[in-house]
Amino acid sequence: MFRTNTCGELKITDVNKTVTLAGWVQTVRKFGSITFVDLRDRYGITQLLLNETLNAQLETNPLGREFVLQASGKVTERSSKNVNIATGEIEIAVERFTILNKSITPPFTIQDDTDGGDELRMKYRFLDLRRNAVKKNLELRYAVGRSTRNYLHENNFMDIETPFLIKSTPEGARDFVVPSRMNAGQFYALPQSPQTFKQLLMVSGYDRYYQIVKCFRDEDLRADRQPEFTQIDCEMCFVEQEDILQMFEGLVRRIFKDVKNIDYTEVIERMTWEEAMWQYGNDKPDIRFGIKLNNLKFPSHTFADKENISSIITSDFAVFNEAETVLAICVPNCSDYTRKQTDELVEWVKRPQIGMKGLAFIKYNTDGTFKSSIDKFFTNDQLKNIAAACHAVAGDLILILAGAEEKTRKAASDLRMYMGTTLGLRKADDFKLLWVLDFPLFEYDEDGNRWVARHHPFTSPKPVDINTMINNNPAIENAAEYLKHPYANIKANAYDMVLNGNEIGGGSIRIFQRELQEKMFAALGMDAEEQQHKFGFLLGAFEYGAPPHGGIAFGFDRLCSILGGSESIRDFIAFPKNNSGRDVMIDAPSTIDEKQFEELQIRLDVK
RNA sequence: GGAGUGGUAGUUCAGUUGGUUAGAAUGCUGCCCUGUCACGGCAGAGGUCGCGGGUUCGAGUCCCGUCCACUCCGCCA
Repeated sequence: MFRTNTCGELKITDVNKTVTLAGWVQTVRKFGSITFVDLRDRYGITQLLLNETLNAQLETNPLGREFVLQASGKVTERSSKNVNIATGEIEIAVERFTILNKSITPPFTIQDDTDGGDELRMKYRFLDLRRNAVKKNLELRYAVGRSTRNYLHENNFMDIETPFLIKSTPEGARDFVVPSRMNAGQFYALPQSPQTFKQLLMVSGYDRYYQIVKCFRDEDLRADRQPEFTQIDCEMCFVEQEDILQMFEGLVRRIFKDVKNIDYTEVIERMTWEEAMWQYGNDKPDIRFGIKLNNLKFPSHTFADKENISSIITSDFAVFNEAETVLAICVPNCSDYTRKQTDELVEWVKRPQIGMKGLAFIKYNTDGTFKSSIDKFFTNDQLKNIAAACHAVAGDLILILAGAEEKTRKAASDLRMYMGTTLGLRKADDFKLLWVLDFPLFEYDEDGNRWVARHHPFTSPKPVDINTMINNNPAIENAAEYLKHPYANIKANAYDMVLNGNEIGGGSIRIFQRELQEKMFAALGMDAEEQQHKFGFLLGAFEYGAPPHGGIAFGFDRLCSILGGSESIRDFIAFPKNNSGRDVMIDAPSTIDEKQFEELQIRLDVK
């Protein structure tokens, strides 16, 4: 037996027990003839005391950081205690120890506040994983997984594995492809999600399916996007949208309780996509704070009060007059911003990532007066009316952006988020869930002058829109006026769950009739032959009694990182890839042997 | 595909207007130290300033190119 106890469990009540511990040397503190060693394992740190006799042994075999050590001795009460660690009241009076293995000096310190940079930590990830800071993220991930499995199991969901070597369908994200040796010239694709398989499982009658499963997308990466990532993938049959929303509100509440000990009992807010876009400029709004967008001009979409608001910004100010959209946000208690501060905001929106030409502001001073960067063009009464339209009160700072609709809306949303962060309104330990509903079924693809599925091609339209879809030609005659095409207004039975401004899950009620699915594929520009080639198996299955069904998938890594209070998902994945999709520890991807190419009958022609 | 920021000791960083021997902290090594727990004290070693080219009497510093990392836009049904 290597050890009788772990390094995290011995307490004052264990004094006088004879124990054996095994672990890694965290630090060595030498005081002449006695030496303290902090021994670390997964469970904690226990102090070892090496007396004069054993100290002599260290002369010939000195200990270094990260040596693997086995030590036996008696648990004793410390004469000076350390209240900062769980085992701080005791130490082990070591009687004998064995160096099980040596370590060369690690390239960075194995501490919570390590001196290692990201690149180095990733190269030596096996050392980085020894750090408490990363370990607790993986523990949180494990807890979220367990909570999920428990909840879904209790609700009759069945975990069924689906294949990783599947068929490439170049809709949506780019596929990772895998050559088939036994079928020369042919390729598998790694799944972007188990979408079609879980639908087939519904046809098979496994009415509640789930899987915590790896998915693969060959697209550019971000702090919160990895080429391989994990989803909580779920599907149910004989359900309507409301059933799914209820079931998975339950899941998220359970996770909050199990993992964070938070009773999320409040009603989970819901808003339509349309509302989200016009109130927050974004389909995944952070509703922990207000600062909603106010439309100061005729919006091109239907929206409340447009008649009343439109006259407010009438003046000689060409920027507003010529802009497609004018949006304002009202930032509370910031009317005292200095010239320097407002200038910084102007520069902020002019950055290439935002790309606005400028930013107008109105200070609604606490004494009720107005001071504005557009004083020249607007009377005091007009400023007052604009302020009223923005629901501003004295002390507020109104920020106004003008320009092309989509760009301005995105900029206003970014500015809102920036102000929210600046003002400390986005606290990591404050959680607010939201359902965004009624997404458009189609999105216009400018390059192809065609419709693409906003969610995916298996999403069903709202029942009231089915006839619109069936009875209209999907062809877009006038590209400039695509918004007037009947398809532009078709809404989907699709829903996203949003947590603190992050999309954590999304799903839909699916199409389950062959005819409607064919119509959907046709709307996306697929002729009958192509449909058969790509999705013949699904269309065929729909003819054998496919039940109504729908589902949802949660981004597991992202959910864990948000619960852990981090922007990046990388430290919630044991072995993540870097920005370029490389694993710098094992150095992948890499070239392969000539023999492998021969077996695959593939010749390289790198451009 | 595009934009921004960065690359200097093992590590994290500083380095002024282009000017003598490129610094700090930490880590590492050695010596001292019986109650530390971020131990302390003394001494020491440690540098292809990412790489290539250019300007200059002289480049860590300026210019061009390139590679790498991070963040963002595009992309991510």
